[in-house]
Amino acid sequence: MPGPIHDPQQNHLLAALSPAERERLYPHLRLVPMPLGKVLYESGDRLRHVYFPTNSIVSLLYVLADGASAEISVVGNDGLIGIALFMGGETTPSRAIVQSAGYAYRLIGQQLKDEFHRSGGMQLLLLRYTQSLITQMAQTAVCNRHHSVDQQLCRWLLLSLDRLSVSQLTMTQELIANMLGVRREGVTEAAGKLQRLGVIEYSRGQITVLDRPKLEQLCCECYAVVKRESDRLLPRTDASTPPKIQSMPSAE
Amino acid sequence: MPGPIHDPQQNHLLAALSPAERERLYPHLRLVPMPLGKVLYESGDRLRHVYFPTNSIVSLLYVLADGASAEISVVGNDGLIGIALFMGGETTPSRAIVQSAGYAYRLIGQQLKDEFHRSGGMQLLLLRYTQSLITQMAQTAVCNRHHSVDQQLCRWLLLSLDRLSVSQLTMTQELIANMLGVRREGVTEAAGKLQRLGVIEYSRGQITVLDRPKLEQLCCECYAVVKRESDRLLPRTDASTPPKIQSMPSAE
DNA sequence: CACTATCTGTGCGCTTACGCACACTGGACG
DNA sequence: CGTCCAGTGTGCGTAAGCGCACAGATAGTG
Repeated sequence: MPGPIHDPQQNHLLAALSPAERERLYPHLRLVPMPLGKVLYESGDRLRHVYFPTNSIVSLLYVLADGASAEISVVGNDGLIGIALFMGGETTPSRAIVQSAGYAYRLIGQQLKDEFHRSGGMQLLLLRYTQSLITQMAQTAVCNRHHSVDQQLCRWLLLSLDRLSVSQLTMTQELIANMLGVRREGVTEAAGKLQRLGVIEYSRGQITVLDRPKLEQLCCECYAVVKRESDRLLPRTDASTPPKIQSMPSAE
Repeated sequence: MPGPIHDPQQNHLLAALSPAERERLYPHLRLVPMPLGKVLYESGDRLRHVYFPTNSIVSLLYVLADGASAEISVVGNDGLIGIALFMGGETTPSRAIVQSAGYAYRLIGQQLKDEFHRSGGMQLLLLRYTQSLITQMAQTAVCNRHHSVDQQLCRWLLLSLDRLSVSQLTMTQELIANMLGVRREGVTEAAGKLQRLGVIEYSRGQITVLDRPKLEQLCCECYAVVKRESDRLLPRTDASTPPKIQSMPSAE
């Protein structure tokens, strides 16, 4: 189901680059398919590429020695996979796995690093994106501590929905359980409740969200906190207006 | 109990600066006391300063609307408080609170930003530190999900111990419970077990670690993962050798 | 020395989630 | 058309943690 039209601008970070930055980077972008379940990198792998998803979604998971895991963040067309490259560590102890099939633009790691170290708009952009990722991770930690599986499922659905153009996602309860780090049966129960409430509908790996407002209402505050913070850090620009993120009107 | 001698070099980040960087920054550093419980900033506060702890420890907490909270990372002489300044967001949704009294060197935010944007060694250093902070947060999220209060208490003690020069810390069970986001009684039980095992000893807010190896053994893997990753990202330099962190021998 | 506030210990009922076992169902495939 | 199996539903018993209530214990204070 390759979407008919592909364009780097479908990724918000790529869309936010200045004309000069585009000119330098776009020629090196390569469109690659992102099949469901593909592992972009394992814990400790040296990263060779970074990926800018367009219509795909990637989960960053931490996996424990006993195989248990938990998702610490979700990346879609709002971000990129591979921040460890420009943060200087080159690797991270996490696994990146495709959670929703689609496409992404891929870039050789060194080229991203070069652009980053020009210290221009892209550096500011990537740092801000990293901060929003940090917020997502931290809020996930709190959510894991204090909220029920029901609430976390809502949060997870909303995060995924925001990164898709449709309200249907292909995802079995088993996989969701892996992401959330809970039992499959727990997801079955939570999803059952949502279905009975008419909020979602699903069968055999196809989940359709019917009533998003209700979903937000059932969700814990964690989703809203993360959303608000990313909107603040990475204001979406109208595709027609000139690119935008500059350093803030320096206070102090 | 002001320690007799104070020196910016007691903070590992400050110690790792090049001579030129030191010359620019050290004159602006101001030694400030960090009393127990002091709030350096609240969620959403605009940061005015950054703090480089020497012998104090600061916790970053996320606080929920209902008052529940969870610690997402710990900062001591290995780091600084206020990364949002150079990441571009200027604020974060977290609270920074002094967990162990002591001192820190304070710097006006703008001066840190200026040095950061010189794109020299300090930028690389701060980015690497940020990555290690990300690792700590992510591992905390997983730990919250999968490990028992007993294990988390061990992890927390070890993280604190690493940032102190002594093996005794001043901290009530009530406060530890706040940090971990669990009940006070849960901490009482866990601490009781550790005391019966002869691993720690405590009374009325004074905790002494007697058997650190045992503590590490009782702990979940999360502590080790974070430790290993920070050691990798921020190799400690012998204070006598010339400063050190440069960009990695660029691969690819 | 008595008083008081703080810190710690303990018990109990309740909820949530876990681990396991197994039954059902719908779609793919030979 | 029958078989098979991934995906889902359900029902246990068990364990961990919560909320609450209250009892003891220790240090400071007047």
